[in-house]
Amino acid sequence: MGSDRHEEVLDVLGAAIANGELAPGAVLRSDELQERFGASRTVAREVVRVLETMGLTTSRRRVGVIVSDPAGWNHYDPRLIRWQLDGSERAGALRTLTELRSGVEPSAARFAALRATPEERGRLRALGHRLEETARARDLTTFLGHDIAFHDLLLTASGNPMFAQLSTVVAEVLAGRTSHGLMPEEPQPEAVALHVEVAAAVDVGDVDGAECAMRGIVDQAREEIAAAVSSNLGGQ
Amino acid sequence: MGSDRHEEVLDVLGAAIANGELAPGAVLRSDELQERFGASRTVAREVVRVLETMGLTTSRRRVGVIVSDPAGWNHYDPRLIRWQLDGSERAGALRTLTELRSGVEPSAARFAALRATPEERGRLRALGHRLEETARARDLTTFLGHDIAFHDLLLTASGNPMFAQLSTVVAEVLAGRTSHGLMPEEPQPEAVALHVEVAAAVDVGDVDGAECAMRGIVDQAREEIAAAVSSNLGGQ
DNA sequence: TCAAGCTCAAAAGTAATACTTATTCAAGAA
DNA sequence: TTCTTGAATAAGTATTACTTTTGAGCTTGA
Repeated sequence: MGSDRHEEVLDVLGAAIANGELAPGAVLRSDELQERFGASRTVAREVVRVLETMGLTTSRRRVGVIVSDPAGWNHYDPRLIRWQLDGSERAGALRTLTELRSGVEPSAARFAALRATPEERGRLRALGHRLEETARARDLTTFLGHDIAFHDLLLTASGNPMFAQLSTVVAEVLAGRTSHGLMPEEPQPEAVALHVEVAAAVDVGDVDGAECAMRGIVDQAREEIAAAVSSNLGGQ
Repeated sequence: MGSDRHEEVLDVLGAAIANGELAPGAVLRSDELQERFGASRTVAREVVRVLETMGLTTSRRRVGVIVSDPAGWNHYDPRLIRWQLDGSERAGALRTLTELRSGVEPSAARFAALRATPEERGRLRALGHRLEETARARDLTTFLGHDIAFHDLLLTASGNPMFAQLSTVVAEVLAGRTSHGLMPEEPQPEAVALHVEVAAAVDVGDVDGAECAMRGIVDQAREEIAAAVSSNLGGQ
């Protein structure tokens, strides 16, 4: 996707909208954008087109490009997620994504238990073991890496592309959580045990067991975050 | 969004990709697209740009526009969902969406119980009553309407934009289910009772109750679909 | 023979310009 | 006051020209 100007302009404009610097209802004119970014009409138009397909704006003749209400945005677009995570909306986005995760991952575990390939089941168990080891060794960074790999693999193994697509999102949440001090100093033994339990349940095709164990994981994560948020109030 | 040519070309091309008529790896050249659709370079370029942001294609200089692997598609894009539901991928898409729904809606119910406005709680109870009435009267079409409204309201009331955005998806699934004979002739009494239970739990802020009752609903839906699918095998 | 590097051409990216269409706003007539 | 009409405006569409990247084939030298 080697285009330069396009990507550049899109990033700036999109981020501005995603973080509310351009409030809903604000009107832009395309020639004004050309001037502001020193880009050609072609580039300006295509950027607007893209924003439009993401639901961030609508274009009306004789009026201009209107910033849409957040309710109409495509909140699952990877770009929009990134803009929010990188901007002032970070805290809210992280909360939103965590909630989504808490709903999706138990289901994903269930379907993974139903449909994962033998190879995937094996790798999942292996990752479970690695998590135990690195947790014991208190190697937080590699623990995080394996944690992300574990959830990624599980979502992919669910055989549902909509679940699989959320793996990048989950990775962001997990990484953002540790980098924001919303995580205990060392991995909780129970959480690790639950990961191993999920892997084992998936391995033997125990759908209810996998779903239940995964629910334990996300519930715990939810509690941790709630606790962390209430202690350092509004931890932006 | 009054553009004509653009939308038209996008729809045809996007649908072709979404339904596998243009296999991953297939290469298009933009001047070839211009010719094929009788559109200008501008339109062709913008269409390609949009497809690119949806993850359906990537463009490489000196090569052309390459159809991407489905794994890279943005499966939450409303357009893509529509193309799949309207095309040969309908059955698979419906399954995928139903699974997503089964994960998300119980969580949404939980957060709705936590955060719904008084007005929303009231409307939810009202919709519950309506569902009972129309079920008793065996008025299937208005029952469907209220059912959709119920789930839509609940997802919106969850206060999570990513949940709220799925309301259109849920509506498609519910509508598609009835129009495809994947639904019993008349609403099941238990399902109706569960809807009422969800509304009541949300009303009094019973998070666990709301989540649990909603899980009952989606589990039942899952079983119905599984049964229907296994009876008329591969019901495309 | 083979690998490194060069040249060329193909196709996307960018720019500029002219023309078309729809829509708002306002002026003027009923 | 309200409806009609028309002009102004900004997006939509089309065309053309120029730039940049890059894959492929060719040349050259080890």
